[in-house]
Amino acid sequence: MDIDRQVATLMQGTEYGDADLKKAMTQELRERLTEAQKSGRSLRVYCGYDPRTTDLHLGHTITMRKLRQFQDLGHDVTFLIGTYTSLIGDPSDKDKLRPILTQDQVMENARTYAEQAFKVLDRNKTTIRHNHEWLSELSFADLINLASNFTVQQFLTRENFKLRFEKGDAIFLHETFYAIMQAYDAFMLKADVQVGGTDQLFNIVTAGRKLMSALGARPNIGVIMGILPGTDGEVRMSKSLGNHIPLNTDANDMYGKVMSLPDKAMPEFLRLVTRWTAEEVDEKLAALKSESLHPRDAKMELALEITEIFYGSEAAGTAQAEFVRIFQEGSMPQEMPEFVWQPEQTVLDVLVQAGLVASRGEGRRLIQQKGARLDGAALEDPNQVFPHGGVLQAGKRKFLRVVKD
RNA sequence: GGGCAGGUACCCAAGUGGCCAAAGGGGACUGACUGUAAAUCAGUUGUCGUAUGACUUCGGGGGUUCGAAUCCCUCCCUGCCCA
Repeated sequence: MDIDRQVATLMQGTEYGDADLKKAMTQELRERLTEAQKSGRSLRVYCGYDPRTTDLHLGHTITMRKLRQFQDLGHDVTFLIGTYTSLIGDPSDKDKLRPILTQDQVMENARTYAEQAFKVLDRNKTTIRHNHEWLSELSFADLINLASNFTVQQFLTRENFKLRFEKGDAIFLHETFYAIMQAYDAFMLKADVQVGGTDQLFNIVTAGRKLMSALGARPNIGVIMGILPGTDGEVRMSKSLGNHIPLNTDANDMYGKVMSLPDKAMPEFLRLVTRWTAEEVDEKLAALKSESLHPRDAKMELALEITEIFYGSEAAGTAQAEFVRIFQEGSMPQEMPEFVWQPEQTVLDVLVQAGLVASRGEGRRLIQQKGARLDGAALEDPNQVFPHGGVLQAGKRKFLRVVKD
């Protein structure tokens, strides 16, 4: 692949919030790629992760996808686990008291985190490092020395801090250490390129580059990834907002959730979570625009691609067939969980005990809204004894085969 | 150390004694429609109950009151100002 096409793919999906910065980073990346090619070395690329959750969703995989692209082009990728930083906690979304994790818990989380990451990354080409290796060695004097490269004003230019400062929200002093620690990581890893989300713009570009040059190293290039919207297509994907697509689900669910995306969210998903090159993505977008590609078909390709990444092509294919069967042909899924019902149980009992609804109130609502069907016929009375075995459907997508004892 | 302003349900955010299980928005769920679980429109969204209703919820604890998210005390947390 020639350099221009490499740059196009590597910069795909990036978001700097500033055209000049993007231009500068693109330019530097091109130069360093060229240089590396000439001297026959590969670039050192890394991204840091805080294993404070083990329940990853698609949004978490954006940077991993980017790392994978670098890997596929023959570069050295380091998956850095913030074992030290996560002991302190990520300041950017502090709204809950986060329990302090022990070193053991962090290591355990890191293991499951990495396990999921290897659905995207090439395990054999990935180096895993932990930043306690060097951060725990720093003395207070070292910290002072590092911190002396920064001013408070510089931190106040960071939007995250600026907004909170203006709004009167808390900005803790240790939050500034976070940027310094991350910058030090980049220095220790002698990074050519650091990948991160837009919330890391300051840490990577401002703090990282400044500290690296102050310590006599060559500043890293920031590859800042855009934000993936959630299933609502508006707000960033996040578990607490309930609009996420979890990785630990099943192929059918993942396929269906991708299909539920609003059409307008497709460009972001194409760019941020698929294995497609910049060229391929552009082709699809152009086809959509000219209406030679039907949005539904484009979304089906997208859903198949994403499901395939995490569950393999066989399971993804089955998920697609199921989707077509249920939603396009309106028939039943081939496989569904079974529930053995006891003679005395009411319709409501079965709904609740089979886990189709979270509470009895929710079950009643569902029935009231004619969302509960047995063999296609809407159930009317929540308290009637469950009439007969068959396929119980809750809403459009939850199916259950109810059988007699 | 002192003064002031805050801490509300999944998220944001109204509410300053009863009409508050708590406005509004977002998210989520259901229905109609469809190209799909899109868009649009309508409904629902603490738990238990057929229901009058009961119970739990507005940072924690304690109190005043027939009655508190709302008033008082105390503790914890956040911001601003002063020292």
